[in-house]
Amino acid sequence: MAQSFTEENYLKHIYKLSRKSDKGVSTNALAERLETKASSVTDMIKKLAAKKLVDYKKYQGVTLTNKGLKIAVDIIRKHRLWEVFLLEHLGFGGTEVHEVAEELEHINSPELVERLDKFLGYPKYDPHGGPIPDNKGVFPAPARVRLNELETGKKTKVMGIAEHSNAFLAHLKKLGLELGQEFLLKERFDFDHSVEIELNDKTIQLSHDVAKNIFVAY
Amino acid sequence: MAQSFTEENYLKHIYKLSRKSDKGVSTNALAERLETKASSVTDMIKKLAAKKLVDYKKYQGVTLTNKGLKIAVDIIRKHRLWEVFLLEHLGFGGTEVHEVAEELEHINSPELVERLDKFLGYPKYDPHGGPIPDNKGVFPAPARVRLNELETGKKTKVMGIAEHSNAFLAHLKKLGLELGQEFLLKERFDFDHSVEIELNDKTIQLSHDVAKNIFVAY
DNA sequence: ACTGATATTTAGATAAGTCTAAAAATAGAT
DNA sequence: ATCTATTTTTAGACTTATCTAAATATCAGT
Ligand SMILES: [Mn+2]
Ligand SMILES: [Mn+2]
Ligand SMILES: [Mn+2]
Ligand SMILES: [Mn+2]
Repeated sequence: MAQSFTEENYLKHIYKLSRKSDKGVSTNALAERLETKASSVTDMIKKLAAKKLVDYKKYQGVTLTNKGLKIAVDIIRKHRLWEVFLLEHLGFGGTEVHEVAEELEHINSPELVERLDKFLGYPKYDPHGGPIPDNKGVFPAPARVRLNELETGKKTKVMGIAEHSNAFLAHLKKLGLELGQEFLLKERFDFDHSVEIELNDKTIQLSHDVAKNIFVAY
Repeated sequence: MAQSFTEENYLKHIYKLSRKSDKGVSTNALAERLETKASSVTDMIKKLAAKKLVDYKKYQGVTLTNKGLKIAVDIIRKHRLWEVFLLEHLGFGGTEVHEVAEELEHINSPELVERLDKFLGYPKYDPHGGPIPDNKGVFPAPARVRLNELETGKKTKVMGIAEHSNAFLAHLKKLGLELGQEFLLKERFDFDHSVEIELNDKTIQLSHDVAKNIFVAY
């Protein structure tokens, strides 16, 4: 039972939006992401729910079932593998790639994906650092990135630090930012590159100096 | 004004069928080729005619306009370039390739095609000998193939001979098969590999021995 | 708890592509 | 020239995906 391009794009974006919070993905958030209308989203969600690819209760947002998750992750795998090919083998520049990958990700041939993966040398990350799940849907150990480089809106986790002074360690401990601590990067302020994060229901600010010395999951 | 996958497939098959004879392509021939119904074909032809991609008069079959021809040839270009990639770089076997190329040929990105062509070293023929048109739609000088290897139903032309005895030359002359002579390969008989061809409104038989010594346009 | 704003769903319409069944045109044979 | 078989077109219906406008539910501030 193969999916249409449209269904696949919905599943992928439900997946991506669901990573930003624990609740179900809202109709409007999906509509904005997919550049379509909320009513169209409702229609499609119903269809996906009928196919058991998402769980859906009216007005309560939508979440992926295991079946839907598997498909979403596979689309991401294909998208990122194609981006590696386009950038590293065809010499594309950074920006043009995404749009083409957006089409190629829907080519339906498991054998093609396996052979492409092998041809590329089984890459674990795409050229932008995005992790590439393997053919069982398992993502590689998360890549590290400095907190000052992470996109806002991402839920992440402290993976390590770049500064090991006692003063810095004490500061982090006081903030509750110990190794493994999960938090949400809410905002970055342009004027001084400070960031606002949310952890354990508290919202706190971190200076650029602090943020750039914290490695977080990408 | 981009075409849908469906429209592109129609244009490609109109092109291929039109090579077999001079008349317009019949509705039934297209329906059979595209594994669809004649009524669906009529609907689509009307749509393509409205877009000026084909010329169409009721009951008179369909032919490509210059605009439609350009698109059809570009699809063939993409199909064959992808087949070169799949066979030579990803290590696909011979049969699985066509189906995947059938999807890839519709990926819409002129830059992708140019870069792929360069990556492949600007091949002139796909691994089955099919000529690959360049980015202006010009096919390379026709490849030669022995007549015993040509697909039936193809219109072709005598390009050369592999046997230069006086006896053979005289035989060909008597049959009317001189260099440059165009003809249609109508049928091949399995039991003795003899072939039936049509030239100048006459139908004649050629033995396997004769056929294998004639090079024809592929 | 009420009320206005916002988010979501429903109702009904449209366009693309397909199908079946019936009507119309063409081609072939007497 | 007429009849018949074949081809092609039309009419009407269905599915998928989309939209606008209207109805309904939820959320937030008082
Ligand atoms: Mn991308
Ligand atoms: Mn896509
Ligand atoms: Mn092919
Ligand atoms: Mn195709």
